[in-house]
Amino acid sequence: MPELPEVETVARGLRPILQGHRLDRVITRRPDLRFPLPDGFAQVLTGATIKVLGRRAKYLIAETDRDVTLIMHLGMSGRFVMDDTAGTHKHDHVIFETAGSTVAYRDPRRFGFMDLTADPDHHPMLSILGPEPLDDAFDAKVLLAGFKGRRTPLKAALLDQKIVCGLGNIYVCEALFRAGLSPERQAATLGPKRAERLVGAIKSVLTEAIEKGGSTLRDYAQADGTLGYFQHSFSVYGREGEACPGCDCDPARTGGIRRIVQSNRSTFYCPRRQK
DNA sequence: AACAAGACCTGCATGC
DNA sequence: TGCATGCAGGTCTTGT
Repeated sequence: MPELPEVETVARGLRPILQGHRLDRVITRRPDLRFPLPDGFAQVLTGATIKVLGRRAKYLIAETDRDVTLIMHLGMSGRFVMDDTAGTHKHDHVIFETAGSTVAYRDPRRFGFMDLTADPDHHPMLSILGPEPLDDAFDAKVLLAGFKGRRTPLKAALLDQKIVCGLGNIYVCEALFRAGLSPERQAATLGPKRAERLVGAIKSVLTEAIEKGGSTLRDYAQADGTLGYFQHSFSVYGREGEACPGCDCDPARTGGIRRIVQSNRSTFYCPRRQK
């Protein structure tokens, strides 16, 4: 599902229609997504105005004018639709209506969830998150501190939202490729120079992806239905057997981009360029 | 504490 | 055509 660039794109798409607008009606079509919706979910939100629609890691955070903040996670297949199909689809589980718009949360796999909290800073799922990768505070020093004592592969360490948040399977593969680092290298073996390169790669790949409206794969699209374009810029993700864009070796001879499984998930990388 | 594997759920592409 | 298999952008939970 959506990783940081996609969630940021969704937040930007939803902001014009939700931020500053009152929720006239909130409809829940089932009592649970990944977790049960909190008690009184629709009643608490009905009539509330969304003051700020923000993002933290892969979470959308909607502060209201009441003593409650709505936290939303898109899981793997969650998206918001606001075209004229909103509310008609089998997997439209939650529907928000304002004076001007109908927005449906559509999520076939239901790995996403929503929660209400009076105190987002101490919400159990937000309080454990590591630094935002695009913040200036996230630098090589911070990354090295997170990697300290970790024998786990770089791939798994970067997926750990407590070390740095917002990265998922795609952007970890892409960042490691840009940094020229093997996904199998133990995290704690990184020195300052390589850490610096990795931080730069993470920031650049996320920034470029946001600029292109995120990546559109399978069922993800921006809130207004338009498509992201960053998937065309993938160097390694989903490109098993293709030529590595960073070296000019012949894929027929070298096998090209390799796919391996780490932490039960696919990793794509170039074994010649990433050490 | 750190780590790997399993769990959750649906839809789609592939191969027989 | 039907059926089985494997795969998918996440992350919490379990067990070592």
